[in-house]
Order: sequence, then C-alpha cells, then structure tokens
Amino acid sequence: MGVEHLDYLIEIAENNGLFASYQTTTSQLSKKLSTSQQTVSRNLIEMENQGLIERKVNLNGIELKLTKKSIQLLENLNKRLNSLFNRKSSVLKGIVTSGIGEGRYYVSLPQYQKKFKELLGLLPFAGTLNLKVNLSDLAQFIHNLENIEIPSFSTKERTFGSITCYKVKIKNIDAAIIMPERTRHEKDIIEIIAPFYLRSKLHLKDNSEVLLEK
Amino acid sequence: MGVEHLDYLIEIAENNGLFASYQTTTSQLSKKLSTSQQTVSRNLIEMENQGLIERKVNLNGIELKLTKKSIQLLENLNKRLNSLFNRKSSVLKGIVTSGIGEGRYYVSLPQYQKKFKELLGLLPFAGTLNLKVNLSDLAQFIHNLENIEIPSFSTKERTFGSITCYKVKIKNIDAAIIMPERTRHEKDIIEIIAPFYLRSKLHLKDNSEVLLEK
DNA sequence: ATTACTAACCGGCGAGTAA
DNA sequence: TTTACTCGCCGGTTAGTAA
Repeated sequence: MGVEHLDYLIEIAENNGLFASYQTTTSQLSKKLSTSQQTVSRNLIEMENQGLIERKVNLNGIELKLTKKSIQLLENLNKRLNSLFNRKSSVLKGIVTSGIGEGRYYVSLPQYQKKFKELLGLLPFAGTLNLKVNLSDLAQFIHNLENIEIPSFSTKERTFGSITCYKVKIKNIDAAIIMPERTRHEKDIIEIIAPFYLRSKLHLKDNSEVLLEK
Repeated sequence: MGVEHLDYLIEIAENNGLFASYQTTTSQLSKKLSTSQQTVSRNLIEMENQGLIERKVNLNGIELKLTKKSIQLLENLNKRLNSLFNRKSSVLKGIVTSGIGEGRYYVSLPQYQKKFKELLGLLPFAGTLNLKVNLSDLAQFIHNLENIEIPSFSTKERTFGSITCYKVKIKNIDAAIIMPERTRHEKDIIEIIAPFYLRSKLHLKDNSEVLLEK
C-alpha cells in the first residue's frame, strides 16, 4: 500500500533519473535523509532484498539503481496523486430536488434581495433551486471560487444571519450557490438563486440533471 | 523531506477528495491501513498536532479533513514525481569529442559491417562520431529504445565480441548508437555510426552540439 | 575511506481497558 | 458502539567497531 522507503527511492531517482545508477556513499545519503550511516546501510540491504534497488558496493561507496519494481511503485503513486489533483472541478453536477431549503426564505426578504443585487449583481427570483450534489465534488468545486459573504445585519425587529455565496453559471445564466450561515455544516443539498424561475426556464423536474459551471 | 504519514493522507484524500471531510472510524481506517485501531488513533492525534489534518471526534467516529499544509505536501510530492516521469526523453543532447572510441575499430571490420547492414539497415562509414552525453539522460533516452544485439561470433582466427545498438536519427540521417560489450559499463561518451562521415556532412567540430532523436 | 556487524537503547505498536 | 490512555514488548535506530 504505502510505498516503503519512499524517501530513499525519490532521493535515488532525483539524483540520477529513473534509469541511471547513482554513485554515492551511505554517509552522504544519511545526511540527506537525516538518519545514521548504519541505518542507511541496513535499509539499502533491506530494499535490495525486497527487489526495490540494485546495489553494488565499490571502493568509493555504493552504486544504486532503481529496479522495474520500484519504478512501477513510484509511477503508481504518481498516477494516484495526479488523479487527486486533476479532478475536473470546473463543472459540478446536481440533481434537482424539491426539499424545502432555508434559502427560499432568505431570498424572499427584501433586505437580502437588495444585498444580492449589490454583491452578486443579480436580482434573484423569489425562490431557490435545490440540487443534490456529491459532497466531495462540491468541496472541490467551490474550493477555488471567490467566497462572497453577505454579512449578518440587524434591524430594530430582528437579526439576519450571514450568507455565503458563490457565483456560478447554469446554461450561461448567471446564478449563485447560497449557503446560510446556520446551515454551514456540510450537507449534500445546495440552493441556487438566479434571476429567473429556473424550473420553468430550463424545463426542470425533480431528478433532472443540472450542470453548474464556474 | 519524506512525507510523513503519507498513507494516511492518501487514504483521506482518495476517500473524499482533497477538500471535503471524511467521516470514518479509527477501526475502519486500521483495517484499510493494516494496523491497529490504537495506532490509527495515536497517529491521527500526532498528525493533528503537526497541522496535517483537522480532526473532529463525534458520536459515530471521526471526521477528518486535510489542511492546506498537507495538501501542499501532497502537491509537492506530486510535482516531484511528475518531473521524474515527464522528463523529455525523445531527444538526447551530445557534445562532439575526439576521444578514440573502440567502436571505430569494430566498424572497420568487414564482418561487423555486414552485420550492421543486416540488422540496422545501414552500411556505416568506417569511423564513429564520439559524443559526450549526460549519463542519466542517456539511460532515460535508450530506456524505451529497441535494443538491437549483434551477437558475438568467431572465425578460425579470432572471436568477435557482441555489440548493442540503438537506432537513432541525427538531423534526419539514420544512425545508431553502438556499445561494444566490453565497454558496457556506463560511460558518458557514446559512439555513433552512420552511412556518412558525419563530421563533414554536418559540419561538426569538437564541442559542437548534436541532437539525437528517436 | 568505505560497508556493515553487534549490541544497547529507545520509541512505536498494540492488548487491555476506561470513559 | 466509539476514542484514546497505560504499559509491556518488540523491533528499528544508532554507537562502537571490525573488515
């Protein structure tokens, strides 16, 4: 699973490429790897026994070379990391649901409507579109999006909680994900505001699939 | 240097993306990571203290999330691995030298000339071009090249050693790197054969730079 | 100079268990 | 069920040193 002796393998690989051999000494390596000469010696023998390296002792020290096995290990690790970092994150898929979100309430209040217009540049339709999304895709999607905060504010009568918004586009319509403060805990249903009643404008029904874009 | 607790970080990342949090239990993790529940618990606390993860214990287990620090660590590792695997290897730079290579001798023998024609499809000029190259670039360059072997053979008078060849192109001229068996040990001067006297054909002098292509 | 063995030590691992 | 503490044990690390 976890690549054993990874630091050794990378040290060898970075010093002479994946395929050439690396003339060094155990004490040189021990400094680079912050350990003792003896530990390096023992670990290299162990790695050789595991088929991770070829190891030739000579007068000047040791000649080390990665084996196919260890190159493969590094390659697999590289692929796994790549797939973590290269996930498509410019699009988020959502499924239309009719759960009653709290956003619907907020968006109906004139005080917030004004704020939405001011900060997002859109006067929202008095209702939200609820989308069920994959939580981890959501986190990835909004990770690089600008975080537009509508701060909490108070009138004589009551206090209005803050809302976090992210500008998105749905079929080229400017819209926004809104997340009321008190529902900040991660949940897999998000609410979208837009200048139109999206359900009719985009002919959406429950379980329709929608793509949010940045 | 070496990323600590890498297997833990990857496990978390692969389960819920880099940015979302991961609801799990220490015993679930211990199975996946082939260790004990106690060790997982201890390591997670340690990782939290090192600022590698955020960790929230709840009734159902633990909620884990990578921090910026650990995402950065993974990203750095990914970049280092990428630069190992993405090295340009379709071109090899060589510097013309006039060291007397052994290939010059072999290539002058009619027995080898016949073999070169047969196996490489080129009747070589009776001399070689010596190039100084970077050893690790060389290893990378020939790694994926077909390894054409001229076996050793004997006549009544003597024995001829084997030669390993790699087909290459220099300015679109078909050529080959030749490596006599007895000089198989890695050295940073290689010998090139081609149907022409390359020095004059390409106007090369000592220290001229030459690009070998696949 | 090297590598690498031996032996003492020290720290991580996990069984048991509390909360 | 959880998490995570204590503690005994085992194994990796390193000092000393041989080759």
